[in-house]
Order: sequence, then structure tokens, then C-alpha cells
Amino acid sequence: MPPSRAERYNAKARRSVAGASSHKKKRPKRLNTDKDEPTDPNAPILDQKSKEEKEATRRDILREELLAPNQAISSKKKRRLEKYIEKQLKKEERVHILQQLAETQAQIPSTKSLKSSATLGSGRIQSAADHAAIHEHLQIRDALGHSKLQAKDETDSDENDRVDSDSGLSTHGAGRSAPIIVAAHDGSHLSKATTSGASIHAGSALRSNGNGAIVPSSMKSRGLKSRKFPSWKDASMRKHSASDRESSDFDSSDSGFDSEGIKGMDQIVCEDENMQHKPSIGSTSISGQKRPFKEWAHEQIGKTMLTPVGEYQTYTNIEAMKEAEANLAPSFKRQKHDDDLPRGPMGAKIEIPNTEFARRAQREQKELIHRKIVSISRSDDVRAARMQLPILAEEQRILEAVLLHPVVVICGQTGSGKTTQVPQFLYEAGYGHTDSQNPGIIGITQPRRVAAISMAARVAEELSLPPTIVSHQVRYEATAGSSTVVKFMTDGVLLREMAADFLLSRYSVIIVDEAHERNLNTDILIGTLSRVIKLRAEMWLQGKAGAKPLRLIIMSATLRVSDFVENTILFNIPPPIIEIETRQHPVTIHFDRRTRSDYVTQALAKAVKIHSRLPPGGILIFLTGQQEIVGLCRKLERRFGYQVIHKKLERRRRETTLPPLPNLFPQPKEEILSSSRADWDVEVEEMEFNNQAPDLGADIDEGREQNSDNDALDTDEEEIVDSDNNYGTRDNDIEVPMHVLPLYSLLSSEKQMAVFKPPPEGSRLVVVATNVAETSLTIPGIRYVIDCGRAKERNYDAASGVQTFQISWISKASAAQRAGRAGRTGPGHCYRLYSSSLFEHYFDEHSKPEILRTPIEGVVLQMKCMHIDAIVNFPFPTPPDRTRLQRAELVLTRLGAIEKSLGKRSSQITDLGLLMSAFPVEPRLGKMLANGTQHGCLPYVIAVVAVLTVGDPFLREEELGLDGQDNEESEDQRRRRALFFEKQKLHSQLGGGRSDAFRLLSIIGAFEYAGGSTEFCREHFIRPKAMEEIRKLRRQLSAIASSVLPQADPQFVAKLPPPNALQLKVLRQVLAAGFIDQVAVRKDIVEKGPSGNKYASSRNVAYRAVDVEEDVFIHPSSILYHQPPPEYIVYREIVRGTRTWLKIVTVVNVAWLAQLGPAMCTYSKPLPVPPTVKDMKPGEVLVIPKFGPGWELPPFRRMK
DNA sequence: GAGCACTGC
Repeated sequence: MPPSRAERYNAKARRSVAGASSHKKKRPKRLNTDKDEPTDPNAPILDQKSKEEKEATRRDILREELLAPNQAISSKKKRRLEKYIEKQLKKEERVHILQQLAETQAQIPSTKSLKSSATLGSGRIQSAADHAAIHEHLQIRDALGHSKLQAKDETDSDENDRVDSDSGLSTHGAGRSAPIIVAAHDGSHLSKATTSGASIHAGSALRSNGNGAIVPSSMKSRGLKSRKFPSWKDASMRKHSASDRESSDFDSSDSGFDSEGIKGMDQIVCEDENMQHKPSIGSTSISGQKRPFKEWAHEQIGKTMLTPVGEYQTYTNIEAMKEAEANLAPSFKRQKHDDDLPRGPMGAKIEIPNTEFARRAQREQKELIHRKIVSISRSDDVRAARMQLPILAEEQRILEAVLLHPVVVICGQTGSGKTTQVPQFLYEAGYGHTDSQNPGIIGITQPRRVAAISMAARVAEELSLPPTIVSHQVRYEATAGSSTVVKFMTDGVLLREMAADFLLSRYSVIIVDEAHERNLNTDILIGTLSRVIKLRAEMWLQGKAGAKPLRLIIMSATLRVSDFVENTILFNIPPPIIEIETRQHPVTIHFDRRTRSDYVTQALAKAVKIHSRLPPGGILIFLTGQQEIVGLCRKLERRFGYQVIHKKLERRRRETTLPPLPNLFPQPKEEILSSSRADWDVEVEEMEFNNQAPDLGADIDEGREQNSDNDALDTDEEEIVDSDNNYGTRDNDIEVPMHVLPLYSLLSSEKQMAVFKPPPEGSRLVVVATNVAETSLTIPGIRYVIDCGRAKERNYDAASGVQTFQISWISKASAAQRAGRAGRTGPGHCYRLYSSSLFEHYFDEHSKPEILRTPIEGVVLQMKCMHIDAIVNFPFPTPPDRTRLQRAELVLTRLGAIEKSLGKRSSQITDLGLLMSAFPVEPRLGKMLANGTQHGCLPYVIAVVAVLTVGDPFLREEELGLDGQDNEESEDQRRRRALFFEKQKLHSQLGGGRSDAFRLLSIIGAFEYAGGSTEFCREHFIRPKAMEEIRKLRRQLSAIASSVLPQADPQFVAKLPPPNALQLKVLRQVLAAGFIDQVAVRKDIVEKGPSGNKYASSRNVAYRAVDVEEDVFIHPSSILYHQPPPEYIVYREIVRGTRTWLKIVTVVNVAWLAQLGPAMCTYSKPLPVPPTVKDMKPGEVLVIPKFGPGWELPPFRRMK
């Protein structure tokens, strides 16, 4: 039952007592954020109320009724309400209600109004400033001027649409969005270069949408794009606000723009030193309180500003402004109707999507959306915290959209609360409840394990439900069971589940979260789910027993959803987009004037500058790799570490004979970099940072930039270099120590966790991180971000399988994401170590989706396993190249996982393939498991597969502090290095050095024999985190093996006895079988050059590999590197660096190849059988196989 | 004697 009016009344009454004054004094800052929490039927009933309180309560109820979009209101009642509002409410209150009404209209879930309300960034919209501001205020004024409430006339929609496209503003959008000012010295940069947050880039994505599902971006107003704005600087808007003063102190460049004229607006400025003191790009969002239009408008008189249609004009009086606005204000006309159609609160028709699905859903579940089936008891704390979330205001809209559309897209940045709240909305609405129409589980997928686990815990807490009901399931752990109603899981888990139950019949809703990350699994899930939805809807419409439609909710932090929404192959009816406003603090963006290649040095300089001149607040520095990070951390530590600063202060105290300092740092800092302790003794003055000359020649922009080297000396940027030279003296002024922490994924968990702890009092947190900090981890307290603009990316050549690791430019979306990290706890600054022109011209809008960057044979195998045979027709959100799909099928064919049977157009999975796909590892490793049952080898195969999956557990040398950068190693370091190599050597002995996999197996065996202690890890220089993961994976694989491999020993024992010689040989054969398409042969063999070559080691010995053009070499890390080069090898990885290297190499016998890889071979005609061969079976012939690219193998017997 | 960003079943 929906809460009765009395219940609502009581709830309101209670609240209005609690917060009676809030209705009177100020209007809340923003729309939508002050909506009341859902009515609580258990609220105490208050009998005694003051007149004032009663008034407030009544007003609240009326407002709620007015704003409840789907409630049909009789015209009589409506008139009464209107009259009431007219008379009773203060003007201010009226403005607010009217604003909300405008929104409510926008929230009616017809395709049309969803379209309108999906305007870019409600709340954070980058529209032309004044534009939206004027529009908004005039709209209100206009509505007030009409003195009567008027319903939007549907017949006027054409005209409204016209207005939309002309002004670039949606009528509704204007009412809801906080305007952002965009200014530029030169119109040409304007539309492109705005960069305040991720949502901006989405603008372009949305803009391109022509199918009417989304409203055109308000950014794309004609005036914005092409017109000049000559007198911005002259407009008296230049007094710096408090927040801007900080930045201008720091960066002596003049942003030339300030929002002083529009009070309360926080500012986002892209300072671009390229633009030489011209005002550059700025955008402003209102996150503070708005001023009355009149007051504001008066100040604008005489200034040049953007008109609502995007032209620049100088208004001479307010009337002129009003007039300009008048024809744009929405014309509301009351609509009369006598039909029974569903109506909105103001009589507007609610458009139900014209699909059978929607009609049927409407019919069947009409009441469902209005009542809460499940009642929840939330704690007061939770309730209060929830109230802060903007998404709460959208509950009704979301539920209606989910009811009426099979697929709904929800966009809301981190902090909007979508991940925790949407599942709760659904739960409360009855999804998952056994008595409801939607008894299936609510499933939520996350790309990362930690997210799935922590979100489940959080939602369970908010709902006061046990983990058996709100559960999680990730690879190695699960709380999910038969009573689970809400299930958080990683996307891979759901994908696995689909292999067993393609229709996902246990689920009623699937929420795919973080879809904007475009992970491989997310993409595949969305593709398969689009088909499942269709199937389930069909079954439901046909009235099949128990069949219920499946709902899909795609959640994304950015508006980069066009790949989902516009893709008609994926969804033939474009799903509606619901956008959630998010409160994010403004981040000021500063571009460097020039782009330098020595970004690590630049980052150091920036960090020092921030540290010495800007107020407290953490610094987050983005670099590309571990080595850079460790290096920079060390440099910072040496200059601003606790010991250094403390020593300096101590010395100064002695010199000036001041009283002794209290010990600021009684506890020695936790040793983060093992080597840094030794460095602490080094005197500050000896540091040499000024001999790293700026790399003027290597500017990427060189030649493109109009003012290159000559000008550079005079610019602000040069000032930074100067200050580099002066650092020695500047350092002396710094008395605040830095709390420097590295952050990258290979770092141990506890060291990663260190960034979440507040830094010691009186110090500044400085985190030097890779991309982990961009998506996976959010560090609190960061106020400054230094973004080098680059990232190390793995690239993959589909034809040869050769990987490369390259440092390349990040995308604009990534840059926005990085910048956004500065605005989590308060207003922040982002310093980009590259020019805006580079950003504009070289940066892609978005990073490539993972599916285009990574091998996909695993995915293809999984799809074949689900009997999706025609992969080409699969609805990928972004389809990979056809050649890459063909390549994946070729690999699987070579492995024997799929084959093309006669009369079929696409190949299908084989028994071997089915077995392989049962194991949650990549196909080659799956094949090893499927083939590894002989001679009791399986435990070893499992161990090898586990270690190959997890990756090399050995520590890298840098982590030992042995990076060779210091010329003088301490005695301790020398000892450690010797020990390190000794242990490496020790583990290389297993199996006579015939395979690198044996070295890995050896470490596992030794580790488990030693009881798996961390002590062992320390002694043997291995990462405990990796070992733990390996053990879990071994356990999981053993469990699967015992159920799918009948020959397998079902027992999992951690301890492994050393393998015997036979087992080692079988292991090599198993490795050869798994990597049968990755065979390399010594070049002199295949080229039949002068034979009899003698090699002492594999160094410089060229090999030829299947499908690889260039010569390849055994990597120096291989144990084969120092041995005479074997003829035939298989390799796990091929990486192009200074050379093309083969890694994790295994020596194979040439005779195995034809036997293990029939799909890799062609055969000669039968040879005459030499008399020496006596045991030919009937039907057997002797042939010469040609392997891969045509390497001749020794004669081979096969059946005719 | 070379270097490896980040996830996931």
C-alpha cells in the first residue's frame, strides 16, 4: 500500500518540527537536494503543533502532492492547490516550487521528457553561462509573471524543440542545471577546450546523437562555437575571489577571468599559458547559493555577455534582457482532457513508450511503482547520510523508467550514490521479494573485487540486512546463498554464471556498474544481456510459465554512453538516460605553457612549488611506472622527508640559539622505500637538482607552437625553471615535511593502504601514483593533482601476438578523471604538465575500450561455450576488427578448442574446448589443465598455471633498493643483491634449467614446504600477496579439476613433493601443448644455414617464431639465457622492447610438435617407408609435416 | 643483461 495521506502527514509533521526553521529562512542551495526522505510510516504522531508548524506541514504535503509526477490530480484540487500557492506562499517559496515543477515535468518518464531531462549535467552542465543563468531566472520570472500555473502544452512541443536546438538549451534543463560560465579569448577554442570534469567530454558524445534519445548538448550553441568574445577582460569581472587568489599567487599568470561578478559561483579555470595572458577558458558552476536574478542582472548591464541564443551582446537595460529572453521562455498552457490516459501532475500526458513491453509492464504492474512492498528500517545515521545523496530525489523517476523500459542508463559521477542506492530502490520496490511480481535476485556487477565486497557490506548495513540477503560473490569468496536477494559480484562472475544459465533466470534485474570504464567483461556482459533481455521479454509476452522480463540497468560515471545508447544492434530501442546530479567541488585546471619530455623533473618542480607556496592539502602526482615513482619518491624524501626537515630545523635552532624544538617526529617514519633510510643522512645542500636542464629540444609541440624557444625564456614557464635553479635556497624556507608515499598495484596491500591513513600531523601528504589512483583507488584529502598526461599502456599486435609497453598520452576523459581527484574533499587544483594545445590536438576524447586493446581468444571461447557461434554477429558495444575476431578463432582452432564442422558457417566448440573453458584461466592455460592428468602431473600443472596466471612472484630489483642508480652501494645493499641472485639461482635448478616455468614451480614448492610464511617470502625476495593469490587459485583450479576431470585426484594439498624426471618431462609436453601456437625455432635451423654452429649461450642468438616477422630472442630473465640455445622452444609471452623478446620459455622436443599440434601442420605425401622402420600399423603412413609457417619437421607417422 | 600500466573468472 502506498503511504496514506495521514501517514505522510505525520511524517512531515515530525520533520517540520525538527527542522521548522529551514523552510523559513533560506532556500536550500540546490534543487533536488533538499527533497525529503521517503515517508516513514513508523514516525511518531505529533498532536500538538503550533500554527506555524501546521502551515509548514501543509505546505509540504501540498508540494509533495504537486510534485508526485504520476499522481492524477483532479482539476478542482489542482485549482485549489494553485490558489493556495498563490496566496499562501512567500514569493521565494513560490520560485522554488515552480522550479521544482519545471523539473517534475521533466521527470515524467515519457521518451520525450526523458529526453529533455537528460540534458547534459543537470547540476553541472556546461552550458554557456549567463545563458543558462539568465534563462533560468527569466524562466522563473516569466512563470511568476503569468501568475497562474500553466501546464505545458504538448501541442507546443514542436516549438519547444525548436527552441532547444536553437539555443542549445533544453527548457527543462535550464531549470535544473547550474549554469557554468564558459569564456574564451578566442571562440575557436571554446567549445573544445572546456575541461572541468569528465562530463564535459561526454558532451561531444551526446551531441552527436541524432536519434533523439538524448537531447543535444547544451554546449553546442551556435554562438559559443564561432563567435568572439572580445571584451571579456574588460568586463569588470576580474577581481580575484578568495579561492582564485591562491592559484594566482602560485602561478603568476593571469587567468584574466573571474567570477566575482557572479557571486557564489565557484570557478573552474583552465589557465593556459599558451594564450599569453589572454583570458583563456573558464567555466563556472554554481555550487554556492544563487543570487536573485534582479540583483545579478543589474550588474550585467553594460557588459557584453552571451544571450540565451548564444550570441554575444551588450544589454543596456534589464528590460532588454527580459525581452531577449521572452520568446525563449517555455509557454505553458493548461491542457484540458477528458480521457483516462495517464497524466502528470499538471495534466501533461505521460507518454508510455510504444512497445508491447511497456504497455504490458504498465498494465501488470501499475501499482507496483507507487507502493513500497518491502519496508526497511534504517538507522538514523544511515537515513541522514542518505538524505545527502542527490540520487534520492530521482527514486521515482528511476523506478518508473525501469518499469517501462527493459534497459535504462543511469549516469552519475562518483559520489552520486548510485551504486548503493539504486539496488535499495529496487529492493524496496519489491524486486527480489518472493511475493512480488519480480521475485528474482537483484544482481549488481562491479569491475573490481574490492568494490563488490565493500558495496555489498555497505548496502547490507544501510538496509540493516544480513550478508546472507545482501551478499557478494567474487572469485575466491562469496557470501551469496539461497536466501540472497541483492548480490554484488564482479562482472566475470556473472559472465561465468551465464555459461551455466544463459537466461539468468534467477535474476530479475541486472545492474552493470562502471560501464564507462569499458572493461572487457563489462562490454561482453552488456552484449550478451541485450540478447537475454530480448529472449526473456519474448518468453514473457508469450506467457511462458514463470517467465519474467529481465531488466538491465547500465550505470556509468560519465555520459560516454553513446556506444550503448546509439548502437541499434545492441538495443533496437534506445534506452532512456537518467542523469544524476553530483556535487563535486570545483577543480581549477592549469596547463603548462609548453610540453616537456622530462615530465618527472617537471612533476618534481611542481610538487616543490606547491609545497612551498600553497596552503595545506595533499598532492597526488600521476606518473607512468614503478621506476619513475620510486625515483621521484626518493627525491622528495631526500629534500622534504621528516628526517631532513627535522635536522634542518634542529640545525637552525642551534645557529640561532633558540630554545630546543619539541620533537616533531618522535616516531621514525615507517620505511616505505627500503633504501631511503640510508639517504636520510645526506645533507640537503648536496642535492643536485639544478643540473637537469630543461629538455628544450624534445618538445612534442615543437614546430606546432608559434612561440618556441626564443619566447620560452620570457614566459612564466621559464620562471619555473629558474626556480628549479634556486631550489637549494628555497628549500631552506620549507619547514613542513612531506609524507611521501608511492602507490602502484604491485605494491603490497599494507603499503597501499598507507595512503588512506591521515598523514602525521604537521606534514603534507604526497602520493606518487600510477593509473591505479585514477580509477581503482580514491585517496582522501587530495587537493592538488599533478598530471603528467601520460600513461604506460600495453599494446598488442593481433597478427603476431607481440606485446609492447608504451608510454602514451592519456585521453581527455582520463585527464578529467585525474583532475577530479583533486575535488573530492574540497576545491582543488590540477596542474597538467602539458600544453592545452597538445591536449586539444593530440588527446583522444576517450581511452580505447579494453576489447580493442587486448587478446580476445578467451572471450571468444567463452562465447562459443555459450553457443554464440557467429561471433561476428555478436552485439559488441564496440565491435573489434573482423581480423582480430578471425585471429582469435584461428588461435582457438590451433589449440583444438573449436573446429569447423562440415556445412556450418562458423566453428563450434569441441570437447577439449568445453573442458578448457571450464577453467577460469586463459585458453592456453586451460588446455594445459585439460591435458595435464597423466602420471600424476596435475598438481604440478595446476601450480604452474596458477603462477603463470598470477605473474612472477619475484620482487623486482628496484624494490630491493638495488636499482643501480646509486654509484656507491652500501655494504648492506651489496649483501642483499648477492643474496637475491643466490635465491634466483637456487630456484633455477629444478628440471635442469629446461623451462622457466620450473623456476616458478620451484618457488611454489619451496614456499609451501616452508609452511607458506611471510618470513620465507622475505628471505626469498618474493611478494607474499602473489603467493597468497597463487595458493587460492590452486585451490580453485583443483576443485574444478576434480569435478570436470574424471582422472584427477580430487584432493588439494598445498604441499607439493618435488616432481620426478618423468613428471618434469610430461610437464614440458603439457606446456608445449598449451603454447603450441607459440613455438620458436633457432634461426639457423629453419634457414638451413651452415650447421654445426656452436653457441655458448642464447645471447644474441636469433629465433624465428610463428606469425612473427622479425627475429626474436630469449629474454635475459630466462634461465635459458645463459645456456647453449635449444633448437625448439615454446614461449608464453613475446614483448617488443629493445629487441623482441621471448619470455617464460620452455625447451621442447621437435618430435612432440606434430603430435601435439595437428592443427598447426600440413603434411607431405606419404614417404616410402625405410626398411629400418618395422612396426608400421595398418593404415599408417610416414609423412613430413610442415609446421606453422612451413618449418619442416622430422618424418612423422600418421593415419592415412 | 632487460625492464612490466591496470583489471578479471
